Amino acid sequence: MEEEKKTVRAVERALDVLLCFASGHEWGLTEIAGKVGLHKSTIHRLLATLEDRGFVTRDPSTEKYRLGLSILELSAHLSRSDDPSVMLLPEMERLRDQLNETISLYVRDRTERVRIQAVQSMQAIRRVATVGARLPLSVGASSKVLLAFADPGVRSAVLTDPAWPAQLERETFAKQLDDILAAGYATSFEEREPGAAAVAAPIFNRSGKLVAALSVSGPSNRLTPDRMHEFAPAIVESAHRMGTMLG
Amino acid sequence: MEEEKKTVRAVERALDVLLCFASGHEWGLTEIAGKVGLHKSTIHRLLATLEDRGFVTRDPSTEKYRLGLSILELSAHLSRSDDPSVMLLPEMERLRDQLNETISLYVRDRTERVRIQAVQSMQAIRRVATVGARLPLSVGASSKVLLAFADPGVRSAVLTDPAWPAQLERETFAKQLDDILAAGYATSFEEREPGAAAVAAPIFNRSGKLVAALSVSGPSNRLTPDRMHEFAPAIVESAHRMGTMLG
DNA sequence: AACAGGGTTTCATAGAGTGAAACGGATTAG
DNA sequence: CTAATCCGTTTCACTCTATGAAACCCTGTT
Repeated sequence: MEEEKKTVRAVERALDVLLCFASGHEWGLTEIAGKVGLHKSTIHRLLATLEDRGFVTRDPSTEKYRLGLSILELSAHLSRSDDPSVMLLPEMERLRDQLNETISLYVRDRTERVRIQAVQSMQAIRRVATVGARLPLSVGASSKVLLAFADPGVRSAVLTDPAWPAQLERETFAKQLDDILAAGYATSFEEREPGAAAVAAPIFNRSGKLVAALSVSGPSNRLTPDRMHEFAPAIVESAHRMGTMLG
Repeated sequence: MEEEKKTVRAVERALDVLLCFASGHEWGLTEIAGKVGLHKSTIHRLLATLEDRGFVTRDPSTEKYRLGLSILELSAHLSRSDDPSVMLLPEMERLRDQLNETISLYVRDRTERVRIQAVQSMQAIRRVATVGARLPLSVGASSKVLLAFADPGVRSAVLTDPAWPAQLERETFAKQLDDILAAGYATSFEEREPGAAAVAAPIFNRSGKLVAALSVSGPSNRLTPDRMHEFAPAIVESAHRMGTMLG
């Protein structure tokens, strides 16, 4: 029962402070203290440290804290030439031009998914997708792909996670995942966001391991259920082609 | 003499570990220990903490450490709509199209400068500029702009900083800055990198405060000294227009 | 087998991080 | 004009936590 974590508490807290900036770009000291549940003086010290190393800055006018230039510096070193998010970009652009809808690339991170790459549709009404967004694994076409095609161990671990939404009937959800496994792709219609729909297909690397989900998303009046099933083969094929590019 | 820093040592060290990834995207534990000068066990604990919060990951194949998805997530929240690096992008693109060379935007950060935005020339031979790069304030056209037009306090503080290169004659450098102050822009010819040249102009916000340097850079055979002085008025004007967009 | 080079674990100890409380400086209320 | 808030900052005594030396465990090499 005793969690044996060999981590450094002060560092954990500092990183939690940083992660506050994943929701909203500007916070005051007291606000942050409230969010992470620590005393003002502790946060003050942590923020001073983060500021010293350039991870946060204070806005001169508002006196509030923001992310600093070190984050920018590090983010420049995130993608390397052999990184999927860069390697797959040309194929994503090709698919975008073919279907004229926004294309996203997701990976699973524990019990969530993260959009690691995106190219936007050129239409006036389009899905706008920001890279880096972190979304739940319980809703959306890509979520279902990332779970359906994952190792059985991963699937059950996620479904039994304490953070998993209780109102979601586990039985029927698992059934749905099996259907997706058989179909080879997943769709979602106004599931996570009203007015939006998406089709997603799995990307396996050459050793057959699930590495990402490729999704096409747009307004639900363009991406009708019928239309999505029409698109599906092109997406599955595109995802397959991407897979062959990966080790 | 006793530096009264109220920072948290463990956090400082963890951030230094993270900053290792500003040079090279993959490191082993022992390598990092060498870089930051701490014992393996300490680094091990810090890396475990960073990994737990998603700031680093281990590459499954090489077993080495990389930056994690939390950095991606945070970087998505760096630029807000009223952020200079976003607001000025259209004008930077316009200037790029006019001059057909790479355009960069720099801000000063203590005794260095950081490239916070860039748009690349479309020519086959071009200056490639990565956003987030951190460069010395002692060389390059934008460096000289950032120093020449800064508050006198800032200028002298930087020039007397212990980290300032000793071989650089302070007197003549200060003289050069004054010339730039009079001219309204700066040039550099094969100063920092052989084969490269640049022109830079200051951007002041509406309250007259220096906020950034705008630079045009390219191969030195295209950007000859004569050519740069030809370009200068367009760059100064563009920088001025940008300034009026800022609070 | 012996060795080397990475990563992991253990443990006693010092000293570093912690939070309560008090302080200061704006801004707003009365 | 004073009182009352609301932030951020600073101080300080106590304890718990981070530390690094050393030992250990791999895997690959000589």
